[in-house]
Amino acid sequence: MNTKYAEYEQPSITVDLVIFTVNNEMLKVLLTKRAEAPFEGGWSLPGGFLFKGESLEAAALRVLKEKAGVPNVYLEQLYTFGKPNRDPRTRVITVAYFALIPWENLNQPESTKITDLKWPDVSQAPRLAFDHKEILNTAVQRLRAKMNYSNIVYGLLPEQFTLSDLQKMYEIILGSTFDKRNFRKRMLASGLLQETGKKHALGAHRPAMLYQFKKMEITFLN
Amino acid sequence: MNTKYAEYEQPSITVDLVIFTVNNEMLKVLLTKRAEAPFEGGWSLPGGFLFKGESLEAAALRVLKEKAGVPNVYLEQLYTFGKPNRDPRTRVITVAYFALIPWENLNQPESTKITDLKWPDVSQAPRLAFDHKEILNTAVQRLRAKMNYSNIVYGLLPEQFTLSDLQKMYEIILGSTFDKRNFRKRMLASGLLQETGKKHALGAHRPAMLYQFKKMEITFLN
DNA sequence: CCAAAAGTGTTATTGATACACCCATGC
DNA sequence: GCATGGGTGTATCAATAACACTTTTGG
Repeated sequence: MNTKYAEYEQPSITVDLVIFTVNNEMLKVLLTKRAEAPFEGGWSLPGGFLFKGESLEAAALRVLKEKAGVPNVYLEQLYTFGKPNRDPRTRVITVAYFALIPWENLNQPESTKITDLKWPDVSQAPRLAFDHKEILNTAVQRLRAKMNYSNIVYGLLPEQFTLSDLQKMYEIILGSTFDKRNFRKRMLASGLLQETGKKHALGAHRPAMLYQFKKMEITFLN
Repeated sequence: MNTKYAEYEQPSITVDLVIFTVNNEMLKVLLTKRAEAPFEGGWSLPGGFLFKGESLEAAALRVLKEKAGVPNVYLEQLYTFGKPNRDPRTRVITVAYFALIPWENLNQPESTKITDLKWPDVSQAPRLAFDHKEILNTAVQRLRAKMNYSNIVYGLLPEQFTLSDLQKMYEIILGSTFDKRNFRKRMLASGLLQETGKKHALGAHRPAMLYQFKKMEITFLN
């Protein structure tokens, strides 16, 4: 078995990123306006072709830096999409990743040619090029699932946050509300949080205790 | 952005399959002996190059039929492995799938050139070619995780089975034992099983009721 | 009657849910 | 002093875990 036969596919490979953030009480996803055909002028997930000798993860981090200006984020391989005609030009297989970035950490992207970026609410994303809507849906599903059995929310919060911030994240992403007392009990019982001793005062009300996640990898709860 | 630049990778694509079955109280995985370089004579996961115009899933099903002689099984995309030097010949990206087959359903593979197949216990698999050990480990992890929150065990059992068969599957795969009464209570309470009314008599003991899964997709419990 | 696997209920513990008021601060 | 969000406890219910004996069959 080798590649000398013409019958074997040698497709181009892209990585496409579903980059989430939360701002203004909504889950947002980064989209780029396409400068070239196909789907010129349409919106798509940020992505790029895999370079020679580049690992998939390195390509994902490269795109992340180009488009979101952030190298250090939660990044996870999502799924590989490879239907033969998903790109009208030629065979292109894409390895999709999803990333989480706290809104506060977003920077201007370094790339100059990408001027058209936007962060729509996930629920109001426009039509997307290729099969990117399917990729987006897959990512949203995965994010929601992981909220329930991991501390992945870590990737969306700043270093320090209040329990109200944390609860709001869950409510925004899962689209449901929680009882404040039960929520706090559960979070504190998980053992993943630690008090910082600092208090956060903003606005005309009682200042809230700031917490941070203990330094550890993503953990699966239950 | 297109493929006219030499800097973009156009790798060969393979699909590799982690095909599990349970027999003789052990979780087994299908391996093939490599007939060609690299790693000639060594063991690897069954796999094959992606054909022109073929979808990834179609390629996975093709390999499944060639190597395990079975087209109808539980099949799920696992992960895509693409480190630049994972294949010593050239850049090869592999999309790994994992499959579950009830031991009873296994047939002789159609392929004639593949004479060297074996089904070692997962815990006693030999050294594997490429990064296949990593792929295998990833698959085992995923299988174990899914046992806990889905009815994926469906893929390893024959149409009809006893509650003891079911419990044994869980115990073999998860490597732990369960209390019989609690296990049966949980399974029956899940609502996914139905009695067939038939009884299974084999050996000198009381015959057991046969159950089957209700016709439905893979379901996530809890 | 013996060996082997099937089948069955109750209690204790743990985790999840429902629910309402006082506190600290800025203006 | 009032508006705003922060912070707290208890009672009920549901799910899980621990635990041992009787039943049916073949030989």
